[in-house]
Amino acid sequence: MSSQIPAAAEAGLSGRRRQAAQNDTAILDAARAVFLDDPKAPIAAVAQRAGVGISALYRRYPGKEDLLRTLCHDGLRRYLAEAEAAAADPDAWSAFSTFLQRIVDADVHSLTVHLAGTFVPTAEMQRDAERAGNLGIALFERARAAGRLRPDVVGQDVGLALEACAAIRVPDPGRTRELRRRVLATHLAGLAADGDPRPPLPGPPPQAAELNWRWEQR
Amino acid sequence: MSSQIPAAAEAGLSGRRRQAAQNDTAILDAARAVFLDDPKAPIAAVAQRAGVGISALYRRYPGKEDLLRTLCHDGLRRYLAEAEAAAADPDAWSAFSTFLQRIVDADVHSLTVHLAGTFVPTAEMQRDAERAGNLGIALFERARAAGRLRPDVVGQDVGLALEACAAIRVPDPGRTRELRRRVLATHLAGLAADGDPRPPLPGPPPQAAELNWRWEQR
DNA sequence: TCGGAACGGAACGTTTTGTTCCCCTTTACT
DNA sequence: AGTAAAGGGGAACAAAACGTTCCGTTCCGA
Repeated sequence: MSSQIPAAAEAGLSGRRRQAAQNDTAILDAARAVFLDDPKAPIAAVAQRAGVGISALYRRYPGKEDLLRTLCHDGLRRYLAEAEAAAADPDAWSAFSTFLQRIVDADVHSLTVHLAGTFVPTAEMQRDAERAGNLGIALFERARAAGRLRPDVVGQDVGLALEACAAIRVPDPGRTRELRRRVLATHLAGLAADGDPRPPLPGPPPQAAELNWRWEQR
Repeated sequence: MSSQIPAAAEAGLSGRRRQAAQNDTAILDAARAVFLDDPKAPIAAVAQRAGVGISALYRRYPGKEDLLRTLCHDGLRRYLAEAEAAAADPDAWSAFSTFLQRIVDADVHSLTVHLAGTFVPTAEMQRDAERAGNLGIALFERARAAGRLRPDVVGQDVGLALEACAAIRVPDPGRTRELRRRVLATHLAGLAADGDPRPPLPGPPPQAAELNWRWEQR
């Protein structure tokens, strides 16, 4: 749930350098949280959430758009890593379903969905995005070839499922993940072939108070 | 897809009065479209979309917040109307499933989800919201009592499903509805009891280009 | 001891946005 | 016909929000 892909640094450094390396990830984490909550959030909100000043941001990124781009590309790379890891799973269905769960857990789809349009993507990002799409489709096709999916679903139905799961959000991140897994499980049960075994829905079921939090005044 | 609940007027009036009555609904429809797309949209965007000036807005609503509140309350009333209509359906499952489809079609859940927090709700709204919740739960309980739902789902799972469907959105409203119905059908198939008949997924399946529209530059 | 990296946060100029105001058109009524 | 008022368009205004810059300070590393 933290740090970007090159999560190598932070060790072997002392004093100020170490602090700076920690700030690197603190800023990215804060940006992720803030921009997921509100894609139009001001950049000062990111600094405040990260517990740093604004200078710390502008030292690292030339401007807001660069931060957004980095954040989104970072998410794309996670997606690729998960997809490639899942491709190594010998079982078609577990490759497919655990891949989806990982993506949902990492909130990667939210990232691209909410942030797309707020920056102009680099050529590399477009290539990565295309590759990510292909890898996802491949996982889907494998599950279908194994007869684990009902015949009238298509690869893009998976995209819809991810988009739907990404919409689930409650104030507590941990609880958000639990609820998303439940929604994903429901959706997967709907996509699965007739007669397939249906595992019980995961996690504590949602409660009324959890869905009405938006109405609390601020 | 148009006009608020008291859609009575507009007839029997002549000249300016009639035009004003039409503007009433034009403004509400525009506000719905605009604020669903961006809850933070400026009020001028509503006027432009409605094809009227800003004065036409401020003649009807004292301020932005009042417009938001009216819009949301309007959606709540639609929800109530649909729920009460569904309660009259003698078949438990069709009452439940067509109710959900109507709610999804009307985009009512998006309304409350996106707009909650942008205004302070009236006491009447809170009462209506509670009643709406109870009616929804009643429809759910009836379907469950009829044995049409798997035993480990709870009433609030329906709320999650609505929230998930509301997240589906493409530029074309008609296509959005088709895709949402497909997602809802998938979800319902996942919530339904084991062995229940599963109708085919509705609508033209999603295509790759439809889900990548966010990446097009502007 | 000293140069500079890292940083906090005030300051600045621009853009956005909610609201008001002025004036024109149309309608209803005498 | 004449008039008062309702309805409305859109410029104008003031306040807020925001991205970015800049200055002063601290503290590591040599």
